[in-house]
Amino acid sequence: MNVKSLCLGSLCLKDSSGYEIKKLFESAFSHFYSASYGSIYPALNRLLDEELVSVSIEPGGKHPDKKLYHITPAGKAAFIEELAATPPQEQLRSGFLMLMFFAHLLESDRLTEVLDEMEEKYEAEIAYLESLQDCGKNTPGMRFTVEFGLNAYRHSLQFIRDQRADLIARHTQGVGR
Amino acid sequence: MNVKSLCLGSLCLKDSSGYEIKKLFESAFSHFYSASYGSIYPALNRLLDEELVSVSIEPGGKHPDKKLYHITPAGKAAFIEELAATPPQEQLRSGFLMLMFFAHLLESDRLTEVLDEMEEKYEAEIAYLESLQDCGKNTPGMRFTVEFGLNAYRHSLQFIRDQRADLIARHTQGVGR
DNA sequence: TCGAACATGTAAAAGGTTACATGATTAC
DNA sequence: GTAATCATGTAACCTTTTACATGTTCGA
Repeated sequence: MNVKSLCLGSLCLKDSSGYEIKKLFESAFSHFYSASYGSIYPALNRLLDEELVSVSIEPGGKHPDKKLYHITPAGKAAFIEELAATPPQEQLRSGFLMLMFFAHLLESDRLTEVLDEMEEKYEAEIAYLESLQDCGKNTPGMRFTVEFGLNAYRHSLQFIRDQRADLIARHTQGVGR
Repeated sequence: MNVKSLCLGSLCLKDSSGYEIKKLFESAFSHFYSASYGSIYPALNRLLDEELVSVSIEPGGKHPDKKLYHITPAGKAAFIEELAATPPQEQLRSGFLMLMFFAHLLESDRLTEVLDEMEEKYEAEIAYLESLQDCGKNTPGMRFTVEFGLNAYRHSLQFIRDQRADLIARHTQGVGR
């Protein structure tokens, strides 16, 4: 799983420009992958070289022209083959959990701030995923990913709310010791 | 947050060799970061250049000699400064959610297999984190990270178990349509 | 005897981010 | 008038992975 394969996947759903694919990474894909223009545009060019996608120029009228990418039969086959070979893994890189692991080296104010910020981030993610829920045109699988994310974020938020007072109390004791 | 800063963090806890730090990445850090020898050994050498750690050779007796790294006062200060500047973010890369998002392109057998594998992975993670819980010498922050992980994995596992029958039924309908 | 654990490292390649470069239009 | 949106791209850099290279000891 990488930017290239997710671009191919997005083109299995509909013809798009690089700019539109970026918006997909910021919306539907956002809770399980992220990517910048600096990786999306080169990925599309590599897909073009491999003839897994084709391209047409759409005159933009008042806006810049857009390059609309279309998946080829070979591209669709390649994506389906890749899905079959993709292991169901998850990789998490959490600055939040690193901060918590080394909380004994943090000042109490900073610990409180970190917990506040994390609660805010989860609240924002939840609000965002709730807004995605109502797009009726999704497949069952797409709805599953949104609800899976909502479930995880809600329970993590609840965990922080349940544990924070206790954690901060113990932290203060540890610092004073 | 990167391998270098987590190596520095691990040396704030105790003097260790690169080999021992790798084991920490496979245990206490495993649910929020991963790293290979190919990134740990070069990271330790960079830390040595910057004089954030020092090193001594411990004769290994029957085993190879080990390089035992120690944090310097400058190293500890640098790590604390870095913690203060680390934003509480999380980055997830999920092959599982990608597979679910594109489940309509999967055969039913493969979908079932993916869900089975993911349940097994979560079960294994839960069993592993439960084994870490009983190490009594942890700080409150360290216990927090283990319990946070357990909470997340348990709720995600439960979500899959609750949703799988419905998802597979809808998937079969979609394929037959 | 065979694999796991102990122990350290390098080099090439892969994958991605960030900052830069450009420029019109639209909504507030 | 000013920020956001539309639109595409490159280049330098950073981080990490993978594969390779080497060799002993201990337990099953």
